[in-house]
Formats: sequence, C-alpha cells, structure tokens
Amino acid sequence: MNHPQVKVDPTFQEVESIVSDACSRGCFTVLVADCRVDYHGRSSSKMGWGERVVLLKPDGSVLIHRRTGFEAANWQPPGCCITFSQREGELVIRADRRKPRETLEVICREVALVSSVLLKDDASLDMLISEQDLYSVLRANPDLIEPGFRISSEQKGLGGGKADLTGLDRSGRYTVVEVKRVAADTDAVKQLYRYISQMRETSPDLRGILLAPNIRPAAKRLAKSLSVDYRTVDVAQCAAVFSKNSSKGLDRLDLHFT
Amino acid sequence: MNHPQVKVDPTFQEVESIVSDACSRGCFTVLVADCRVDYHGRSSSKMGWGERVVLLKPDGSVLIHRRTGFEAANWQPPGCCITFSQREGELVIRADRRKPRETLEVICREVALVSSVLLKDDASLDMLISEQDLYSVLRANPDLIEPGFRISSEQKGLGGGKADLTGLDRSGRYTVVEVKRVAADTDAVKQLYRYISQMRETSPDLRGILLAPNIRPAAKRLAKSLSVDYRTVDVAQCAAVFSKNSSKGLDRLDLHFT
DNA sequence: CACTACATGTCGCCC
DNA sequence: GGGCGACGTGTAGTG
Repeated sequence: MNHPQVKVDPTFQEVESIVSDACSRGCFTVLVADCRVDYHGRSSSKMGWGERVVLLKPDGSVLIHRRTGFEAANWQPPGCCITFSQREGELVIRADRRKPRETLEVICREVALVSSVLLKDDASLDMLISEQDLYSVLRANPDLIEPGFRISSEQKGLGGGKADLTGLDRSGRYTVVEVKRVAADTDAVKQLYRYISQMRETSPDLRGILLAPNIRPAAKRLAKSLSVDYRTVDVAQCAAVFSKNSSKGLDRLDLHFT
Repeated sequence: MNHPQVKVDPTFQEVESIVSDACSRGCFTVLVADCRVDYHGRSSSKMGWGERVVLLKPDGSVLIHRRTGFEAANWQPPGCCITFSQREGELVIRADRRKPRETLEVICREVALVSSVLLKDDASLDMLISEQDLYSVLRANPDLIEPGFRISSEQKGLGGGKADLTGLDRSGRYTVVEVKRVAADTDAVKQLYRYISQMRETSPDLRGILLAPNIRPAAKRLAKSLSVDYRTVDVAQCAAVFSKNSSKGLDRLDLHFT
C-alpha cells in the first residue's frame, strides 16, 4: 500500500508544497486546521474560527468536516479549481466552481496536520438489491406481486415518467405496478396515480398497485382516496432470492424463487 | 491548537488503542486504510478491496471517502455504535444503527495512517440568505411579490403543511404565496395547489402565486393547468437588501428596500 | 415518534 | 447542457 506523506505542525510553506505536489500526482489530501470559512453561490454562509478536518480530492472536490454531524459544514463538488495563497500570516485555500458560479474560501491561521496519499482503488461499489434487482426477482416471480399476476412490460415509458411494471392481474385486468424498495410515501402514490390517470382515458378499467415493504399512513390514505391498491413485498426475501441466484451465475431472467 | 496523535503504518493493536482512546476523549479520527466495506439496511452494498479515507466522529458518525466524488461511498449517520475487532489478520470496524436497523462493516487488511485529534470548534455556521431571510425581505417589501400586495400571515398552518405567505393582492383578492429560493419544480406547484384546493372549499376566489427565481417548464405547464400564477423574485437583490440592512443592525421587520 | 418541507442537496439518465 | 426523478438521501421543525 502506498505510503502517506505526513507532516505534523507544518509551516504554510510546507502545506503548500505538500498539497501542490499531491494535486499534481492525483493524491488525496487531509488537513487538520484552525480555520474560518466563507461560501458564496446559490446561498451564502460564514463560519467563524474553529478546528476542522479538510479533505481535498484529486477530482477537485472539497469537504470541510466539523467535529460532529454526518454532513460536511461546507464543501465544493467535483470539478472546481483549487488555489492556495498566503496573506497576512494566513493560508487561504480557495475552491472555485464555474457553473453555477460559487466560491469557497478556507482561511487557516494554523495547520496542525497535513497528509497526502495516492489512493489505489479500482473496486466497484455494488448495490446488492437495487430497485432494478427487485424488478428482476419480481419478473421471475410475478406471484410475489399478486397470485396469478402476469407481467407484460418493464419500465414502460409514459407521459412524464416511466411505469415500473405493467401487466395483467389474475382476472385479466390491465394493471400498472409501482415498485418501491423503501416505505411508500405520498409521492409514490402521486407518481403512480399520474400514470394511471393518463392511461385511464383509454382504458378506464385500469388498476394501479403500489408495491413496497410498507406504506406511510398519509400515503395509505391518499392511495385509498385515489383507488390505488397497495401490496407488501418482502425486500429481504427478494434480496435472498437475488443473491442466491446471482451466486449461481444465473442471468437476471432466471432468478426463480424456489 | 490541540496536537493530533499520528501514527504511520500502525499495527492493528495500535489502531485499536489510539481509536478507543480517541473515542473516549471525544476525538475526531482519520484512517487511511486498504479495506473492503459491507453495508446492510435500507439497501445493501458491497465494495471490494481498495484504499480509502475513513472518518470516525465522536458523535458516532462514520464516513468512508474514496479517491474521487463529493459523496461518501459508505457511511453511517450520527448516533450509531462503533466497535472494533480482529479476525484472521483483519481489523474490522463495525458501525451499527438502531432505527432503521443498519449495519456497516469496514474490513481492513492494512492501515497506512491513523490520526486522532480533539477538535475545538464553537463557531456557528450562519447561512446568510435562507428562505426565512427571503420572507423577511418580502415582508418588508411586499411590492417585490406584486405591486400593491399586502401580506397578512406568514407560515400559516394548513392541513398537511404550511403556507409560506398569505395576503391580499391589489384588488383585494385573498392569495396564498409559495416562496422558493431555487428554481420551482413540479413539487412546489403541487405543494401550493394542495393548500389552495383545501382553502378553495371556503373561498373559491382564492389566488395562488408561486414566487421563485425561475420555474422549470414542466412546473410552468402544471401551474398553468392548475390556475396557479407564477412570478419571479430576484434572490440576489433580496440578499443585497438583507445583508445591507443586517449590517446596520436593523431588526428583520425593518428590512426596507431602498 | 411520525410527517412535512428544505437543501449550496448530489447524482445519473435521457432528451 | 438542461430537465427530471431517485437517493441507504440527511436535517430541522412541528404535532
């Protein structure tokens, strides 16, 4: 594994030299600094002096993390231009974005640690049970939607969006199915209803089924009032089916539930 | 400024001792490690071996950052329980969340750097032009909504949500105003329409105005079909008014546009 | 605890 | 490049 370059209590000179070297070599840089931060762009923010962890990535993204909280206090997305300068005994890290025009300035009065490392990382991040994977399992096991259900299309384009699944229920009624991997909220109901209301102009007998692990109370009420049916799907079971068959090297079309 | 504790190429023993010490003292920990990551919860993901930067915060949040990209590849929000263990020559960092039940495992086969530091940071992060601030400016300058407009209420609670502003237009027609700091999308129109449709039961002559810097075409069409009016607001101008008056120490009630 | 609206959301897909 | 919807969205405010 690549050795990180580390310097405790560096001078601003050392920070600049280490970081500019890091940038040119595509390194990931971590700073611990006593700084204040100004941001201007879609919004504006100002954060006073305090000690934070600053991440500088080789793709031009910047993250300023405070002691607590999941989200970065300030940031700049990938693709922005990072420059350094010194003024009045302070080190200024500036990250500029073009579109939308946004500027971020990290003014450091002291840097406690600078570290840069060339990260070797070719792995892919695989979401093991995405909404797509759910479709695969459902396509191979339409009974999980409703006993006797027959799927006729997947991701069928409709005005203003795509219907997840369409098909015929056991009584032969044409049905649009909206699949959610997480709890269905009112937006999911509205989304499904948008498809249905368009198609009902031509086929008034159309059914709508919202398929999700569970449903929020407000969404349930809305579904009821809009005559949209709701059915539960066991995502864990689908994930098990999916991973079981994936490990056998089967194509998604053959993900049969046994 | 507090000195960071740093160790290059630490043994797993050293990592555990440094990090457990860090956690107990409320320190912020940064690891550079060759690791793979498993996540299970609302979704599931698997990421193979690679070198990443792992942040462990004293509030229990975990972030795993890869070489590029703004977002963390895997994470755990604040409040989760972090434990360490060693098995088969690997260091396992486990972060568990209760609600929803989610688990994150970072399996390290090598740690290149561990650093922990007690961050001193009492500053507040001030967003200089929030939606609230926009209301302040609009309240003091209702003509920015529409010439002759008179505001009667702010954040008025309605069934299932809050109307940003209500008031009377120059002709005395009762009006609900939905304010957006960014481009208005279809959700904004739907949100406003929900308020209006409820209130139209009692006052059928009700107007709805969507006030935003600009509007998406789909939202514009929807607004038209639902008889919701749309007007632009210059957020930059409002921000200028806001900051100008704020610097004079004026109360929000007095943010007059001059 | 559940629901709602906001976010410098970011990201990826498709036109 | 802009529009549009999804996200393990997270977060704050409120009943």
